This record gives sequence, C-alpha cells and structure tokens, in this order.
Amino acid sequence: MTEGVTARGGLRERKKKATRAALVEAAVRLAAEHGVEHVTVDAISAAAGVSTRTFFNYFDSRDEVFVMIGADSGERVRRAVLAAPRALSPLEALREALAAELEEIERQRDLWHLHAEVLRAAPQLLARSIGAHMADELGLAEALAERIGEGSPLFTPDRPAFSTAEDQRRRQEIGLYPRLLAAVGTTAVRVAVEHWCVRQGEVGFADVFRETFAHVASGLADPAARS
Amino acid sequence: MTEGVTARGGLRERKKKATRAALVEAAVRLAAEHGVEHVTVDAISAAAGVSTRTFFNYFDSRDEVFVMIGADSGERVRRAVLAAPRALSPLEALREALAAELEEIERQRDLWHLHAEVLRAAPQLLARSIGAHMADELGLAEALAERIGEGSPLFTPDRPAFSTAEDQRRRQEIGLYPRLLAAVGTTAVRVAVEHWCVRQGEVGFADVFRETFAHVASGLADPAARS
DNA sequence: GATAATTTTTGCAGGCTCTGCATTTTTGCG
DNA sequence: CGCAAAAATGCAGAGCCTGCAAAAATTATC
Repeated sequence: MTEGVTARGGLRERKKKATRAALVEAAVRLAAEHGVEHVTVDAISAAAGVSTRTFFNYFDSRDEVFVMIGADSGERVRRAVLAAPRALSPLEALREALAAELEEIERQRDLWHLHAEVLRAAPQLLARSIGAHMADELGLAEALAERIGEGSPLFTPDRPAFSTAEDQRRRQEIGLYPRLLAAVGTTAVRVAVEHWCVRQGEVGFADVFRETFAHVASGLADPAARS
Repeated sequence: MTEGVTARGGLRERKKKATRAALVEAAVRLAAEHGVEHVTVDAISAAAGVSTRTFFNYFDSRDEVFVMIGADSGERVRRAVLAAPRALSPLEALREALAAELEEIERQRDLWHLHAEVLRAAPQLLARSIGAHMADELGLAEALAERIGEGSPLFTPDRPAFSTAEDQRRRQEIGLYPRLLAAVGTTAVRVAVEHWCVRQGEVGFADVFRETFAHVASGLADPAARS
C-alpha cells in the first residue's frame, strides 16, 4: 500500500484511511475510463485489493464512493464561520469561510478535477452529491445561528452527519435566516463551480467565486439595469 | 379503473395516466404506512394492479415514484417567468412565478402533505427529489436568460428534461447571473417549504415565502443589525 | 363487425446492489 | 507467545433493474 507519512494514530487507523482512499481512487479512475455506469463494485474492490463485501463496510452504497470527496470540509467551514472576525457580516463571514475551504480543495487539484469530470457526466450522482452536502447544510446553519447569536449554543464541531430522527428536532431550533444563509451559500458555491467548469480556462475560479457572491450580496439585482 | 371525466385524448392515453397515478398513490400510501424502506416494487405494483415489470415501464427507478410529484411544474414556472410584466425585476418575476406555482400545488393539499411527510422521513429520497428539481433549474435559467434579453432565444417551453450530452452544450450558452438566479430561487423555495413544514401551524406558508424572498432581495443582510 | 397494425403489458432470465451472519485473518497489547 | 478486539471475508438471500420475446389490449382500416 501507499506509505502513510503521517504517523498519527495506530496502524489500524492508518490502514483504514488507506483502504478508503484506495477505494475512492480506484472508483474514480475506473469511472473516468469506462464511464460511471459500467463500473461495478466488484471491479472497484478488485482494483483496490479488497473483497466486495469489504467495500460495503466502508460505503453505504456504490454511489457514495463517487461523492465522498472532501468529507471533512463541512467541519472546517463551520469552524471558520465561528472564528471569523466579528466585523464581518454573516454573509461575508460565510463567504470567507467557503473561499478558504475551496482554496484548500484546489490544492488537491488532480484528483478533484477527475472527480468533477466524473460527476459532470453523471447527473444522477451529482444529485446525490448535492444530497450529501445537504447534511452539512444543517450543521452550517447551526454554526451561523450561533455566530449571529440566535438561540442557544448547540453547536458541537464534530458530529455524525446524518441522523434523521435527530435532525427533525434540531431543525426546529434554527431560524429561517441562518438556514437560508447556509442554503444559499452552498448553492452559490455549486453554481460558481459549475459555471467555472463549463468555462474552464477562460477565467480563474476566484473571480467567478467573487462575482457570484457579489450578485448574492446585491440581492440578485439585475446587472443589466445599471442606474 | 377510475372513470376519467376529461375525455381528452384516446383511451390509451387516459389509461396510462391512470396507471401512473395509481402507482404513485399506492407507493405514497404504502410508504406512509410502513415506512419508505419497507415498500418493495412488488408491493407497489400489486397494490396498483399491474405487474412488477410494468412498474419499470413507468419509472426508471423505485425511488422515482416517490419524487415524481409536480412533474410539470417546471414548464409552468418557465412560462410564467416569460409572461411576467416587464416592470418587474428578474428576481421579482421569478418570485411571482414561483408563488403562483406553489398556490397551484396547495390546491392538491392532501396528496402533497402525505408526500411531504414521506420525504421528510427519507433524507435519501429528499436528495433525489432535489436532484429532480435540478433538471428544471437549467431550463429555468434559460427562461430567465431570455427574459433578461441575454443571448439568443433558445427557449422552447416543452422539452425533455434530462439529456446529459445536450445539457453540456446548453450550459455554455447561459451566463452566470441567470443560472445563479434560478438556483437561488429554487433553493429559497426549498428552504421556505422546509421551514414551514417544521413550524407547521404556527405561520402561513405565504408569509414564510415572502419573508424568505425578502431576505434574498436584501442581499441576505443581517436582520439583527438594524441601522 | 372482423382483421391488421401498433402499443402496452407481462413473464422470465440474469446481472448488480446491498445486508446479515458466521468464520477467518489481522492488529493491539500484556 | 497468546489473548481479545477489530476488520476482512465468504456466503446466502432479498431486492432492484434491464433486455427480450410472447401475449393481451387498443386503435386503425376495410
């Protein structure tokens, strides 16, 4: 296997991370070559050197292996939102937190580009990817609510992502504004990424990102109607 | 079968609509009773009085039957956007178009409430539902682009929703602003609906909807910082 | 009204996804 | 080394989904 430079945690933990990464990489590589639909769990598992059954010990479904990139993005963004200078408005704080995270992702350019290509050719998976992000959305809304000072500090940085029954209760505690902020923020990121993917090469991502948030901050005023 | 009062189209066409509706209703009813996960395609088909194989002639996947409500919403919204008075800003035009469609949906209250309950208990399906709406998003962006006057009039009201290869090309024709507008608009609707579901009974949906779009129009300014 | 053409339904075979359970292998530790 | 915990594996089985060809239903035509 690949040699883990980071010796954090026991060998057991490192091996699990390695296996997971191997599965993701094998899956994305195979998908880029043969098309997502023609990649079976058997093939992914074989390429990663584990049994088919083991695959399902790591991922709940076949599709999940294609969308599980940046699994810990959510937590970093939440922390950044809470740590942002209080001089920033909520929207600005969110913008900066997301911008920082996107720079982080840019650093793993290659794998991410391959991933983006795979997802772009598979709208069905893109949908599920959005769904995965939606788990983050609720946590992000909580972080924003706490930053704004609304409600009690029920935020705990690392928390299981999905828990239907629990979510229900948590949703009730959060106001409309923080939730809208979180939702629109992630939506803006998605649109920026999509738009940038389409115009790849023409413009830098940072520019697209800034422009997108400028539109949002202006209340989506008609850019054609300059007065 | 149920007697179609509307005699439009041949018997064949009416029967297909009836079968589809029967499948949806059976699915939702069974899901509300036993939980989505425990409803098999066999059970749905049996309850609707058709074979299992026939189910898959109507829906591409088991999940689709749970999210296929308001399938023609997208087209109506697009038409409304194009028909809106030119005095309205793009965001206002979109808001009014969506508001009208939501009123329309409210009219089929019962089935929709059951549906909402089923989806709320199944985040995985909610994700797919969002995905289904995303197909509309692109078409909505086109309609908005045309209304704004940007680019050529490539909008044709009724068009197949999904066509991966084709989408690619269409995306390139649309600017960032219309796409962002479409995405944020549908996101705002989603947040409004979710928030309203959680606070059911406390407030009317129309109020939540107005408040949500007011936030968006204000550029998501901090409502706590009144100056 | 009977027959032909078209569409829809259906059964069936088969592959893939995913789960539970028992077993084997690996790892952590004294 | 030997023992306990954790992970990987094999296997059986349910369920999802897709071609394909035969059967049934609807529409068109005479």
